[in-house]
Amino acid sequence: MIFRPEATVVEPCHRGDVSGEPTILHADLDAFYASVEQRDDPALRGRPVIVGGGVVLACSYEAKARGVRTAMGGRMARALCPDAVVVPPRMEAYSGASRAVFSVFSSVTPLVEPISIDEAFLDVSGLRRIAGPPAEIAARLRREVADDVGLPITVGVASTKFLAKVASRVAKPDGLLVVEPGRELEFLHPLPVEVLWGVGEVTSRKLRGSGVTTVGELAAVGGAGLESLLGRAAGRHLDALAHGRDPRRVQVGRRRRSVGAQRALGRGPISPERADEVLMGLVDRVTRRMRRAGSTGRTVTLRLRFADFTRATRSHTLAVPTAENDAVLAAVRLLAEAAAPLIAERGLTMLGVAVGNLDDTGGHQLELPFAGEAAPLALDVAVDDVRERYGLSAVTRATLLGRDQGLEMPMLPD
DNA sequence: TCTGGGGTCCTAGGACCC
DNA sequence: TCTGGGGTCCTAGGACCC
Repeated sequence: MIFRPEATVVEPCHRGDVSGEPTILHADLDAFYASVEQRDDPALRGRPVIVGGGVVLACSYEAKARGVRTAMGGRMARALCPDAVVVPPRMEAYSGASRAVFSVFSSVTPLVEPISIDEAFLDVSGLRRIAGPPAEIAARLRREVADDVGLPITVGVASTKFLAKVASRVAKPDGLLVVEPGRELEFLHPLPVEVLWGVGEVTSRKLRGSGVTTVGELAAVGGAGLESLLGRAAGRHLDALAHGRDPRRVQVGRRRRSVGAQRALGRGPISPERADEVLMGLVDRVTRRMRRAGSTGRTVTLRLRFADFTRATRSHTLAVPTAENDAVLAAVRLLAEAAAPLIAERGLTMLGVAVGNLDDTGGHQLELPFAGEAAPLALDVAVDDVRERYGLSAVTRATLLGRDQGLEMPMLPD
């Protein structure tokens, strides 16, 4: 008999549906970095503000009105908006503001799912009796963020995550929008396909090439047609979203799956010594963060970007999870060596290092000399043993495999 | 107008095992 | 003895998101 622990969380099933009550909030800070700058320096209020130099990391709504966009080159941004105030990013200030906002979220409900530094889902179902209807909770949340942290935030409220997210996008900036139950499709279908989660540049081009420009038109295509156009997963995913189907619940405590760092190198040739220096710095940054977070990883990935903006990755999976600088660096150096011909051919413009397969035990297996009725008990003992041996804080699921049949045993987290 | 830094998820082929 | 089906893991690439 074979026992195999996995660090996997089994999610109970919750059906999100267009017929349900709108109890999911999507809260999204407006022009986050730029708003923090305007909050901290009154002279910037009402003026176009651009955060970041070479590339626009964020811009205020005054700058957006002039056509400036996130990730735009700095030169173009200044051409569009010569009177913009360009400020360097202050990451510590943004982290601090983010923490303050998330503490307001947590005071509303414990069911908070962070999406990024400036965005989260909140599940307020079950709060009606003590905190009022979702629309009131959302309005209060906006007021508290404004009063306590001094930042504008937009909230979308709907019966599913996706609709709540679209609602906040439509309501921006500094707005609140509730998608009334029963009117979800009426709200969704006139919108352009690009509002769908998963429609970026490539998919948008494919869809528009097929004459599909709105969500309603996409819904009319049907699952089979979308699958043949976009592949199975993407087709099903978009078909479901376009019909308002989105069963994902708000998840608390999602675990990060990889940690990485990267560095643009600018143009021009890079000597091997210089490349190695950059790699040492990146590995140090990544492993330091992993150790601070108390996590280890197994898959080391080297990311490369070339002068023609093509990309490549090379990865290696270690037998033993680690957060040690030397182990990761050794793997990265081997990968870089293997990629040397590619680098020589295309010219390097970016280096990145990532460690994935975080907190994976590597699928260790134990032979249990038990069978039949004794097996579940033996499994309990083995779970403790494995947890201790690999330093896991919890074993949340285990699969028990017989010689010829597999049977799954859900284990409770400790 | 050339393009930063941090991530997630999906696909597909090959190796390997039972 | 030969063949095949089913499954996992690893690697690489691509699309997408904030």
